[in-house]
Amino acid sequence: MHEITPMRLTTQRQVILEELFKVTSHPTANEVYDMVRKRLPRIGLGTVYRNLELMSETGLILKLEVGGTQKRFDAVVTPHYHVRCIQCGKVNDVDMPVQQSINESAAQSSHYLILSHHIEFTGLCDQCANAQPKPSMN
Amino acid sequence: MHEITPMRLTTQRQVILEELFKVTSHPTANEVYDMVRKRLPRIGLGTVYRNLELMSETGLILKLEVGGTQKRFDAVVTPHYHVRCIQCGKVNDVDMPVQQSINESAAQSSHYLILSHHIEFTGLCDQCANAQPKPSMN
DNA sequence: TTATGTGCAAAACATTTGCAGGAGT
DNA sequence: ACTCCTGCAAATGTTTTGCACATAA
Repeated sequence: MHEITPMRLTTQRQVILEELFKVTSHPTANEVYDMVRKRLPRIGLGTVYRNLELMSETGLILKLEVGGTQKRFDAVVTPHYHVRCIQCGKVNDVDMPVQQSINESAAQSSHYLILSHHIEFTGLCDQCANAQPKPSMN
Repeated sequence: MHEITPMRLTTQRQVILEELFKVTSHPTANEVYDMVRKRLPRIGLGTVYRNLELMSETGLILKLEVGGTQKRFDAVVTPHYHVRCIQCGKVNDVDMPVQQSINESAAQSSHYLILSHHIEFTGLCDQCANAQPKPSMN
């Protein structure tokens, strides 16, 4: 009845994916839109949203539901954790080993069927931490 | 010049706080609005947003930036982790010990000044896990 | 009394969606 | 050809904000 039709390889999809792979900055949909628009000026924001969503459903990319108001996207799909700067909102990877074992602790401490976990650290990035040390000002 | 004026104790604030303490469901701003409106029918949604924001800045309550489209609020401010059902979106606490030590791992694996972390588990809640094995229903 | 807080409505964002025309296979 | 996909714009959903009036301290 219904065959699984593979997703078509359109120019828009290629460019979105290429641009996402160029950066490590976990851009928002709108930032991806800006990047892609330099090469495809007529692309619509809706197309960017649709394709980022689609690619993250497929597992081709990762949709990050981290703090802040916008979702972010990551071309690196192997499990890893993130840090977010509470000052400027920037998000970076944390290259520490993924603790698979904590899924079991959570399974014992909840009534859920645990599938995965994500850790979001919060702190200050280089730049913001160095800009901070001015405690006394009015 | 500027003294720190304490936040005024208004009826709206009392009721918002009381209602939030009544539940363990991590309601969204709109859900809090519905709860509060039963007691204060003329309260505005803006007031609820303003006060939830204010109280979370003060540390009186917790603003959860978990997955999904809306922010959620929690009257329990002691650090703890959360699980979110990928099916129905419900959020619950996970009563496992908080791993303070992983902050150090993260500090070594990033250029950030790490302040804290939050773990969000994802899985299926009781009801959704039991509802799964039934592909045909209406 | 007076700075803060509230209700209301509009604005500001972020994201999704309907549709007519366009492009991949 | 025949879908699926895109651009555009409008709709939706969430949160913020401006302002005149109300109220806690």
